[in-house]
Amino acid sequence: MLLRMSHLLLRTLREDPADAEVPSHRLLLRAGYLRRAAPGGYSWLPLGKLVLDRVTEVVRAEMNAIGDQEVQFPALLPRGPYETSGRWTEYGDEIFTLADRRGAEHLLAPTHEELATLLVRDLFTSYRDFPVVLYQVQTKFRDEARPRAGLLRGREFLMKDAYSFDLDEAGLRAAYDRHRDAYRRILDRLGLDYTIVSATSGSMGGSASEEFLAAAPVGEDTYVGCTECGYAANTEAVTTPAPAAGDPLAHPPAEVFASPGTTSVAELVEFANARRVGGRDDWSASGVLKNVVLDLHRPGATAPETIVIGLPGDREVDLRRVEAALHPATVTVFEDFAAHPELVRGYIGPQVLAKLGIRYLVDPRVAPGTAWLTGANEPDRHAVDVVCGRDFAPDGTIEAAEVRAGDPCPACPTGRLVIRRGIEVGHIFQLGRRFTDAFEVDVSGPDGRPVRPTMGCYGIGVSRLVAAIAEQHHDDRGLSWPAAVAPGDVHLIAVGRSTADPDGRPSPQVEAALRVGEELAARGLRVLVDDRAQVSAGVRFTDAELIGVPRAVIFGRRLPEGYVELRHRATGERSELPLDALVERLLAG
RNA sequence: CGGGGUGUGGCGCAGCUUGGUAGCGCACUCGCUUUGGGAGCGAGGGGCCGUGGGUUCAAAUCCCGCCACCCCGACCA
Repeated sequence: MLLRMSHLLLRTLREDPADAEVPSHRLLLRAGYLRRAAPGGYSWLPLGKLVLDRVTEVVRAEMNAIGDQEVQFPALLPRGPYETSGRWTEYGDEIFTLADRRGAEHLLAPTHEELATLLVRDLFTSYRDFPVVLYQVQTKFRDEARPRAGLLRGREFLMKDAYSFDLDEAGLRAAYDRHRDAYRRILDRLGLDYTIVSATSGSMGGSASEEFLAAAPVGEDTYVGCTECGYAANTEAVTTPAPAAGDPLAHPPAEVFASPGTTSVAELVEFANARRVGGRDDWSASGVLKNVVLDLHRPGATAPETIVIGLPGDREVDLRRVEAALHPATVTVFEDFAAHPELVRGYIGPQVLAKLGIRYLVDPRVAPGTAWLTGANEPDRHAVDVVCGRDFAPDGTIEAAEVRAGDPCPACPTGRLVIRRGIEVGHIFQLGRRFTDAFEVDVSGPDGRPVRPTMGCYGIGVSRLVAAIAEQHHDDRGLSWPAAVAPGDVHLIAVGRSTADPDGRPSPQVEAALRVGEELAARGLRVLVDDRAQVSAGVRFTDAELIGVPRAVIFGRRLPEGYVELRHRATGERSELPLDALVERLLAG
């Protein structure tokens, strides 16, 4: 392949586009890989299309290597299957929906579990047909509330999605592990620094789920890692090591005291220390049991359920973690204290919740036998030595508290957690039978009885991968692609008198670059040649660095003596070599 | 959805306060010079100023509505 910049659909930008903030977005626009065409939608220019296709090919090769079969579903689908699976309403506003000329409702598919399930149901009827895995690479549509950062979150994006069908749990686990390994090979080949984290399965349902996060400061996913062991998890999925249960009777009886004007944890702590509550002056927020009232909204329920979450006073409630724990219900902060005089704002304690019939969930740190400073459920009164398991009995534990850097690792005895950010480039799920149940997929088992297959699904954001690679492979001069995905293997730059002379003949530099380029292309390399006329050397160099092909060759002032210069984009390394050794050197890699 | 900001040739911006025939840099075209780190001089082409309405003799500029984009938050396989 030989691309001549004199004719390439490309215009590099000298200045940053005003609406591009993150490095990948900015550089992909400036270097002429992308052009914004619609809200959350981008046109791929020739250089960008080459990179996208190379990434796609890496993904495809690894999927084929584990025996997955490539198919292609329509993107425009009728409402029916999504109604059957319940996702027409569950996806809600995020689905693009439209009506045809008869008024029949359709959607632009956000993902294709329904279609994969139906296809397998239609064609496979015997246990002998299984296991099977289907995949496709296709444009997906989601009506994102806020598209942002170019390719990182669009309303239309390219995704590889795979669906496995097995007859038993062991088969599902094997398929899951196979895809997990394939994903690791893909991301390794693409040169990405990434972490696999445990995730919650969200609206996909099912059990095990892991996300592949490419490390990047601009990533939207916050996750934690351990300083000591290999533990990594999405913030929603972090578990808190519970302290050992103590003896609830080992504490003095609870005692109510007057605490006027102490509706915040900080005020309460200050008050308790000043008055030596419980004979102590070393109270801190972590000794206070804070009780947060939330409204729990279950899908389909008419009224919310009011619940209370108890956690140490030095922690905030993280609503994302609460919702992950209580999925599919959603929560909002309870506001209506006026209608519930039994809930005394600022002075709520768990002692009365059971009597009120309000469900009480606690952070794991609120273990049986722990004693707390907490509200007494009367204005201006708190209580000390309120003991879990004696003075109140939680209805369960919940991971509701914010996760902080320095928290103990749940997976090893000494490690501490650090907070990181990443781009979600892949997500794998053990789905189970949600969809095969919905579509009543049964196949004949060995004994002639029906067997219901169990599913896994495995997604990779292909267009998002391009952005993630760009995030990790650039510097202040521009992009610097890994060889596996670069739009070219080598960038040939003719400088010097490169314009056509009065007779219309190209300069010796252009002539030599084109001749070498054709030979390299014939031998299988992707070649980009800067044969533009009337462009200064400086522009050629800066454009080459912006575009980011791994190697560049300068056909310049020493060409008459038979020498060219070879440059490596990533390292900045430069060397001179004889022109007649160039082709072999480049082919050697 | 909440808060903040911005819409003026392909890109980056000025002009708006105080209404009067739309400007700068880059890019593009032509000519001459230049030619290994974003060249110089000269001459050009390209914009219903996001959009709809209003005020006015006159609107990029003032008023109202809408739309789009960016940032923060909420939401999100």
